[in-house]
Amino acid sequence: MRQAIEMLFFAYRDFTSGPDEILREFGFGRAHHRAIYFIGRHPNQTVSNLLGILRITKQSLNRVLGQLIREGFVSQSPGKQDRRQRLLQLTEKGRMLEERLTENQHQRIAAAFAAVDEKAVVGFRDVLLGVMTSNEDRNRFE
Amino acid sequence: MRQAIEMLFFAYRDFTSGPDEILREFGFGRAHHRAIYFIGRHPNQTVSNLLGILRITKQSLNRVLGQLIREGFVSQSPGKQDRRQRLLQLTEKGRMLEERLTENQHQRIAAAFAAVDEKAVVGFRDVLLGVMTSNEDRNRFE
DNA sequence: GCATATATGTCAATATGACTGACATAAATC
DNA sequence: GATTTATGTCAGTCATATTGACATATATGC
Repeated sequence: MRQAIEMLFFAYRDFTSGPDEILREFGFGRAHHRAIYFIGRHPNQTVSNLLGILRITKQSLNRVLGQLIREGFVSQSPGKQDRRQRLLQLTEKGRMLEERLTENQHQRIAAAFAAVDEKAVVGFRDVLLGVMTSNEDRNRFE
Repeated sequence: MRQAIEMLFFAYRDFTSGPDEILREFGFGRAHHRAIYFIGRHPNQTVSNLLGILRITKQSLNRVLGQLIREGFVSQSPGKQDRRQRLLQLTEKGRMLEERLTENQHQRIAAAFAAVDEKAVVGFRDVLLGVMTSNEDRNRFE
């Protein structure tokens, strides 16, 4: 059981190390990665929705999001039903960075999956689902 | 594949949230957890060895380690062959905190394992090993 | 139409965890 | 005796997060 605890620590550290290097080129950190990733994943979502996914405060997100917008990686557009909303999208520049970052993690996971059989991949997935606290998060994968 | 990337993010966040709450009682953070954990895991290891496991700088570790020593969670003793070394141990107080923290993560993993079959557990383990970058880290699990 | 609630943004202060670079001390090794 | 190694420390900086207070625009309920 202790092995599982340690494996999560080592694997997660390495899992984030590739993107961290790429982000440093732009003066960005892991928080920028998460914002870019989830804006790319759910285009035109609201700021509130993104806050709900990341579970950080508005103030924390805003520093990061402000930088991404000012530097042209993310754009905003007013909601059509509700014009208070500022829906978030990646710009072309943002999409390119998102692809580089995701590609890096994608390859790492793909290599790990390639070394094991189908059952192991399903097992990996099922255990991670069990580790999550909220059904809200688990339901993202159905 | 994107699902795997996101699952790691959500699962790791929840995996660390329990200990984070306990640590706040003591005014400690995640860095203290890691130090306590690995000192408990490998008692009487050197400072250099711990630095190698955590892959952080001496200065970063020292702030955390200094606090843990001053507040009586960790003790040091000179190495017997090499008296420059200051071997690290948990005190009784440190051991109690370590147990609380590990117990929390232990239960979370145990619950996740209980919900799946044996093959899934092995698959989880094998995929995480594949995600790690270095053989040095992988070899910790053999 | 006015009061209230909601979505978003902003200012300020603070904590934590990490970094680089420089320097200090004691003990081991050549 | 000179050099290397193990450890510790001082100083400055950066990124990420927090709490709390307040501002603005728009939507909604009566």
